Amino acid sequence: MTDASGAVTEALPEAGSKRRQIRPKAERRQQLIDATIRCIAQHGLSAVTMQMVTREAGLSVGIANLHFKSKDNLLKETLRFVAEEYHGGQIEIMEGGDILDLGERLDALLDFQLGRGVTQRQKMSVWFAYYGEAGARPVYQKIVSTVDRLAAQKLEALFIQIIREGNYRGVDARELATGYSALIDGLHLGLLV
Amino acid sequence: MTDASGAVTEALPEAGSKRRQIRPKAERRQQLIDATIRCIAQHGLSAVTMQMVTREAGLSVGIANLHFKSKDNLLKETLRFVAEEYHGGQIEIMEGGDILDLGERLDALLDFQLGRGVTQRQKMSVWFAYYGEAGARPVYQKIVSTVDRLAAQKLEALFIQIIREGNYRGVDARELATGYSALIDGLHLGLLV
DNA sequence: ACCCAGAATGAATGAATATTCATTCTTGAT
DNA sequence: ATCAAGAATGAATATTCATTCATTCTGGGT
Repeated sequence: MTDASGAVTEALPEAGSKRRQIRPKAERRQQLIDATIRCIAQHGLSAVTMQMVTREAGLSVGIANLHFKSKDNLLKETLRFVAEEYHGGQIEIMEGGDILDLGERLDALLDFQLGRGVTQRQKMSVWFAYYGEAGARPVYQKIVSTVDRLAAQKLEALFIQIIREGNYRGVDARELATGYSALIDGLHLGLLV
Repeated sequence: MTDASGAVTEALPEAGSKRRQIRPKAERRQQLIDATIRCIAQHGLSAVTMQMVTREAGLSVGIANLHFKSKDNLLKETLRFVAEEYHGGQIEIMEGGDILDLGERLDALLDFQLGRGVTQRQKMSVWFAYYGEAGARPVYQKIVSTVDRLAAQKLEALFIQIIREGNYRGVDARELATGYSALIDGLHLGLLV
């Protein structure tokens, strides 16, 4: 997560500014990833072109191949970014020491997963665009499932704690975690239509 | 729903058969839609080409533009087919008179939504591939949401019946339907990864 | 046996697009 | 001031792909 705010903004070519700017590699990479996210959300994964992305980023066409070696790679890195940001955020809430009350922690998780504005929506578009391709691209599956599995474990751990603390009976933490995740995913899907 | 079995098979070029076959328009259309479903599931929506689809169908390149006027149209019709088949199946179960017991009806619904094999999986791929593009393509949104809304209404009606029959208190049928749908969608998503 | 409407074909076309790379520009070091 | 390293540019290239259409073929009607 390079951008502390996590916001997807940028792409304001500043009217008259034609002066070539030289910036560190990491910054340009992030700039391009952000532009890619916006493009996917707006035009759909299959309509995204290099021209579109670089234009959205306010840069020249060649630059994407300079920093990412190919379009495929740019898309892959974009997915990785979104996946890590989303799941990273969840994991932080679940294992962060700053919230000790379990109920509050669950609230914070829900808030993170369902709250926030346009930015979140854009990222959800990206998320599902990749899901649509996942069946065909093992690389995508790997990125998503790796990060997914970890989050699922943390979630299960949280439910185990909750079950223990509340002394609930006959509840399987793993099933609960699976169901909870599915419900959240389904709600996200609903938000897109 | 043209194909009674709902199966997505075909595409066996029959080794030596080079003889040109003339078939009615409707049959060819279905043949191409089925091939499109398989291609999307296998290669992802963004990688699907006309060559790929017609080859999968065992036909020549020109034929897709003969029966559907464009690639866009073929994809649109494919989505329409999958959407109508899926939701049509649900609606049939929910309002069909052949099952009178409400519990059984709910079981049948679950079975329809989660059961079945590869075919179902292929169609789910298609389903989510389009979801990924829906944000950018109003046409897709319209197809999906039209058919979705109807199914949601029927589902709500089913829950209303169940709530009344069981005399359950403090349960809102609409919320229940929304949650149920989201859960099913989320589980489907999980099956893809 | 013959015909022909229209179904099917696939080579050819042209538009779109990823990628390359020779060149230009910027910045920080000397 | 000058320079070198390397960041950035965008015209040119090569490829891929949707779409067209002149031609071929099929099968039912006569």
